[in-house]
Amino acid sequence: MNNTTLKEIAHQLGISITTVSKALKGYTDVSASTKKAVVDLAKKMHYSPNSFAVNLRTKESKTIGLIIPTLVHDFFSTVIQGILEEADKRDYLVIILQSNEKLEFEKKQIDLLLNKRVDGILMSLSNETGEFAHLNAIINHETPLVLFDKIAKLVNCSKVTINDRKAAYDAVCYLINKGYKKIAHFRGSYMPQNSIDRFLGYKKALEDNNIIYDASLVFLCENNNDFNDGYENAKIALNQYQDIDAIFAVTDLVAIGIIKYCNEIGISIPGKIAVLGFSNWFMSSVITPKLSTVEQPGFEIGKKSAAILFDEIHSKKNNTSISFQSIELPTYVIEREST
Amino acid sequence: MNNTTLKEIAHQLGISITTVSKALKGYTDVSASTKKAVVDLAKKMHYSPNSFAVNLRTKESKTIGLIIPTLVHDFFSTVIQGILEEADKRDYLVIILQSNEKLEFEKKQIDLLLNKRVDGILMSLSNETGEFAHLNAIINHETPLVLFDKIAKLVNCSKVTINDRKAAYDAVCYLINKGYKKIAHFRGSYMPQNSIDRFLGYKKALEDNNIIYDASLVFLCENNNDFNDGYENAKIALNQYQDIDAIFAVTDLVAIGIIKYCNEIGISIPGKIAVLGFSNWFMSSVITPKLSTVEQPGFEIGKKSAAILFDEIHSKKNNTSISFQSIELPTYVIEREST
DNA sequence: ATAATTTGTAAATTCGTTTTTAGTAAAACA
DNA sequence: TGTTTTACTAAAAACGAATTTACAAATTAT
Repeated sequence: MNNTTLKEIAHQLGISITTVSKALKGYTDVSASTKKAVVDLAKKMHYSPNSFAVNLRTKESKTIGLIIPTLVHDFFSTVIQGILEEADKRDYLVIILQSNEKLEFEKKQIDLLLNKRVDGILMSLSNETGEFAHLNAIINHETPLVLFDKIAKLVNCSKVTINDRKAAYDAVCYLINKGYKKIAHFRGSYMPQNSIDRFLGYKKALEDNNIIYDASLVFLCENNNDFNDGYENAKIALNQYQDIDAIFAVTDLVAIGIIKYCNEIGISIPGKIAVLGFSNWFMSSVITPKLSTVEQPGFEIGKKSAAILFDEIHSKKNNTSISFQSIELPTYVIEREST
Repeated sequence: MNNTTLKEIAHQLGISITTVSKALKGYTDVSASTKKAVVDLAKKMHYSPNSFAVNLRTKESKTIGLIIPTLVHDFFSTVIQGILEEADKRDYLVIILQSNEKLEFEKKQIDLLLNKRVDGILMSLSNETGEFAHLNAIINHETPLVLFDKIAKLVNCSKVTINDRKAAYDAVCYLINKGYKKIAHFRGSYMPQNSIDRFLGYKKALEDNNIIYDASLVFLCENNNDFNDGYENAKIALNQYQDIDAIFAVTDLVAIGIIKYCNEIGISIPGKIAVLGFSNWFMSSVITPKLSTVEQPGFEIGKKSAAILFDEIHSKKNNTSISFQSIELPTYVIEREST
């Protein structure tokens, strides 16, 4: 067990704790010989500062918290990798918690992190989150907060997102330019703004291209945009309207549900119908046919969010002022086989 | 900012810090009236104990560390969910780090966690890990350690795994019972024991069923069992041996590479050739044809590993003796469409 | 009525570091 | 020679909670 303390080293060398501490931290007011003796003994005894004591003294833990809806998710796990890379650079550790898309859990996890006194918090909100008192509590606590992907516009903090509306707009324009005329949309639920924005982008793209928006071609995914949402809605949509020639899905998983249904029923993609996803999950690149989709740069979102958070932590420490940023990372359509 | 301290409460009530502390912690030697006054004021002032001070005093952080090869991985992210569920139950937080399959990083992450003085460590080893000094360092440090999935038999600690050899044996027996005769194996590299065990299970199953083992039907996946390993090896194998009627892949991703190649080249699955995966990734259930595979219970592995770790942490705290466990969780073949 | 016990509270120590303040010696200056 | 720097080291005071010890006052027992 590593129980070496400054006191122990000081005792063995017959000098004061102060001198040991200063010698190890490179203060100039320790003689070279003393310093050498201290450093040598410290190494020999495998001294490592007690982080609990350091935390207490410095009032910082060199740890940040991350709350996401779920971990088993291509996008979020990629985001985490970006965050971990930035954290690693700056010698910070990351505590990860899930909200499971529940507001109640989200609140609980925030409390845990605040009580743990993490130096900052990164969050992507749950789909249920429609009130923001718990987020404002973080801000009132003077703990830096950065929201990404699923954010709350009304909360006064930095945010990192893509422009869902523009991304969807571009995606649907791409379909229109490819010649598709009757484009359905399998939309996400009414709760996260992202779903709404993607829907609005879809609608706007139609209007700007003189295609009359038809609300009956919009189908709602009720189970948090899962595979079955795609599969079941495809069944309904394609039975009801034989002439739909393209579907823009709110996310890849939904799109894969559509592909699955079409494959089973023998509807050719993209021959009879085109399918366009959103997010670029790994599995989209290996499914048959390979899914065309919108690239959502998870890794960069993670990196950027973390970088901003660390900047804010740093500014807070140095009492320099910060201004909150709202970053929108670029997206683009990846053309594969399904369109 | 939550700066309420015991001192502050004591000052406002004109009593001692001790009394405040005891009142809040339910000691019996505080009068009911004093206790009420303290509890009320503490609530009013949003008092929350400074975790840094508590850590220092109690010498524990209520935090554990987790090191895995990679996060963007169905199996590992599922394991994490199991770990988080157990941690949540016991009010522990989890710091997650990746080794990126590199021994060098693995060592570094261990140092970080040890210096952070986490109460325990959970690990799945990188594929490069062939020496164990860094793991023994954890043990010498008297930090409880539990290995899961990719373990080192020689390290003296608790372990949670599946029986890869038996799982592979059962899987290949299943294929043989289905009538397949010429069964190839796309094996993992020589490094993690799991690959070796799956290979040995494959070999044993053949021998026990009077099928002569043919080393030329075993193909090595060199890129950490990724999609291309499956795709490229399928190209080679199926061109070389037209009469292979089944392939047992070391993992689902490899199997999906095989499926992809077959789909492209027009080889029917399971008509011409059967494919069996390993791990039961989500995407296996949505690919066409749906992949038959071996269920590897990630969630339970995570839960069990964490449960054992918390037990060991608890025993250490109470100075009760512990005996290391080696748990093997059951697996079974999931029959879908590819066999 | 006096000693023994209980009850409630306070003071002091500890955890291990960091940092401010103090203090002693040697060296430099006038 | 005496004063001021400089160079080094030590002491002390935080940080905030937990805990051991101490000590009054109030009960109870004898």
